[in-house]
Amino acid sequence: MFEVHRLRLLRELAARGTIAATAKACSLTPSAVSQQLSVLQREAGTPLLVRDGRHLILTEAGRVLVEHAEQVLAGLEAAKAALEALSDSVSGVVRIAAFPTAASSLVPAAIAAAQAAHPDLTVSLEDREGSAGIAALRAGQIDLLLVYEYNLLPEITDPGIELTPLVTESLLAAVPATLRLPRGALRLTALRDQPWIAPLSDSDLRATLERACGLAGFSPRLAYTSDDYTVILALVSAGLGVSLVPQLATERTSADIGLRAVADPTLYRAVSVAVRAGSARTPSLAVLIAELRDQAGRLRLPA
Amino acid sequence: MFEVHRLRLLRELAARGTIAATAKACSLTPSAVSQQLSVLQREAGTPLLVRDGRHLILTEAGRVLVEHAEQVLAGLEAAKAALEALSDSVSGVVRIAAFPTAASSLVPAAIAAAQAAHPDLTVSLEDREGSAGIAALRAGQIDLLLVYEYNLLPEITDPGIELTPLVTESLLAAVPATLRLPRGALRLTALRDQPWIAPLSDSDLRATLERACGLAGFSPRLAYTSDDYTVILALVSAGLGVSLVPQLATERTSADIGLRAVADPTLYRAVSVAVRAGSARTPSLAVLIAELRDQAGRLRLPA
DNA sequence: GATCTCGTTTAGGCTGGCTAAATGTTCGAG
DNA sequence: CTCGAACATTTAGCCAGCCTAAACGAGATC
Repeated sequence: MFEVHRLRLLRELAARGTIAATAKACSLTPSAVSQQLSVLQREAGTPLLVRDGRHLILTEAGRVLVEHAEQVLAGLEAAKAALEALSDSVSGVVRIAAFPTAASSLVPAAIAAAQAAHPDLTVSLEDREGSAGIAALRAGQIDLLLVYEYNLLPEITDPGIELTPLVTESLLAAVPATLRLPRGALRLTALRDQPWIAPLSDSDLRATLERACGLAGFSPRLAYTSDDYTVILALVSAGLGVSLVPQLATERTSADIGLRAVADPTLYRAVSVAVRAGSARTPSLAVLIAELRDQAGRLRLPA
Repeated sequence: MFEVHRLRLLRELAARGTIAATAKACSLTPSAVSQQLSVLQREAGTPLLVRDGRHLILTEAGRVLVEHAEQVLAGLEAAKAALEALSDSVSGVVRIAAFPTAASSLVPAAIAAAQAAHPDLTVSLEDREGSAGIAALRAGQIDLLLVYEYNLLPEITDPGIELTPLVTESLLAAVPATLRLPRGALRLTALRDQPWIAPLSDSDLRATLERACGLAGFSPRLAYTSDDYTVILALVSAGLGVSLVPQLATERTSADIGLRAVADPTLYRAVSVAVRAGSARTPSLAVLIAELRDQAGRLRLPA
């Protein structure tokens, strides 16, 4: 019968594509991973991996086994959750990671409320964004992760991860208050000749901005880049350009910035909470998820 | 995360009740089982077992974990089955066990048909009956088991086992042809004053006989006992008493035996094929199950 | 073609799981 | 009531399996 730690390695390999990355994620040497996967293939009686240049790709059998491995691993998570649910005490340590905007808005209030209701609960929080967060979640370095998905980008579909939607927020065009804009629904083309202030090149928001401008039929002229919304908004406020920012980042903006929802193309991002598949019923996680939903419901997002 | 071999030990313990029996079933020493279960409890963070005299019983947490363990182990079986289904070759060894009546009627024809269609398939067959068969199936000593369930007795409900019904056969009253019986539906009370020929005391059929007579309001006068239907029917044929036998055992009976279905109480047994949960889709098992269903359908059971 | 980055192989050390034997309890039989 | 059988547990010690490290081979990149 398959050993669960070997199945885990196979799953990580499927997600990461190289043995080196898998080894790092699991705190092992590539050698150990390679050996364990060899054993797994011998047990399976079929090759699960084939070399493709210096990478490995899964065979059909490998993909089938990964699929079942997800199931089995989720079952083990669920077992753990069920045991903790029995003892019914919300306690222990929950390690949360979130993207900065959430970490400074939703999350602190939720943690505070959860700890007030359950004094034995300990929570840690760190910044993590995008796929690095997903990887850390699956590797067990964190237990709960706040993620966003932009509507123009591919969604997260990882069978080892369960997503619970929290809130959907529009992306707002941030423009200097002095800038005259047409009334009514704002089309992105109205900003085509403005200088743009953009996030750094590898961020999802940057990709969304470029896709959106592409859909609107122009290529934005980039004047400044920063990943810090405070900086971006300060640049807008100084009249140096326009930008696109999520609603959550605009809670306190000065009066010399105009914020307008973009109607064409439709731009929004969905904020969700992610946990390992099967672990959502762990009492401490369930409490935190409920508090996050509660906080998200309280948000008054000015549309 | 829980190790699968520990979960397997817990499940076996849940089914068997003692560490000694679990150890024997898994070819280990009691010491090894005890140690592994200690580790499992430490990992679970909760006691899973409590001593009850010289036995162990599961706590609530233990039962919950066993339930999830069944799920996980079935998932692993399913993974194996899916991989074998991919290679699509019906081959390898399938170890079958059956109760004697099935082993001499249904099973040989099914094995012959399966091997004719799939020359690489090897099948072994042995006699096993009742709970010993279930235990052997779960322990992996056999892969497929034919079982019967009498309608008056508790059913088999083992979450680690999947049952596929094959056929339902009536229990027939076997009486000397010289015995005059009322026409129409036969009520068991019509036989209350006859001497009875019964199976041995620990068999399911014996228990069914006694429950049925109890429902009919009398206690059977036992004249002879045997577990071999040939012997039982010879005794009936000699006019020494009456008995209750399943239809499958009556395929060739001499003319001096009268066979009548019992209408009150209704008596029948269901014959099913049992495999480990998750393994039913293994190609070789799937073929054999299909052949068994086919053979069962061919049976002309004279009612 | 030099070099960097993979994956694999081999050798060797260490942890974890096993057996064996001793210990402590409980239950039943004489 | 005592003795013995059946059970679980503990301890000590052995061995296999898994890991690391180092050397090697094969692609990709400049």
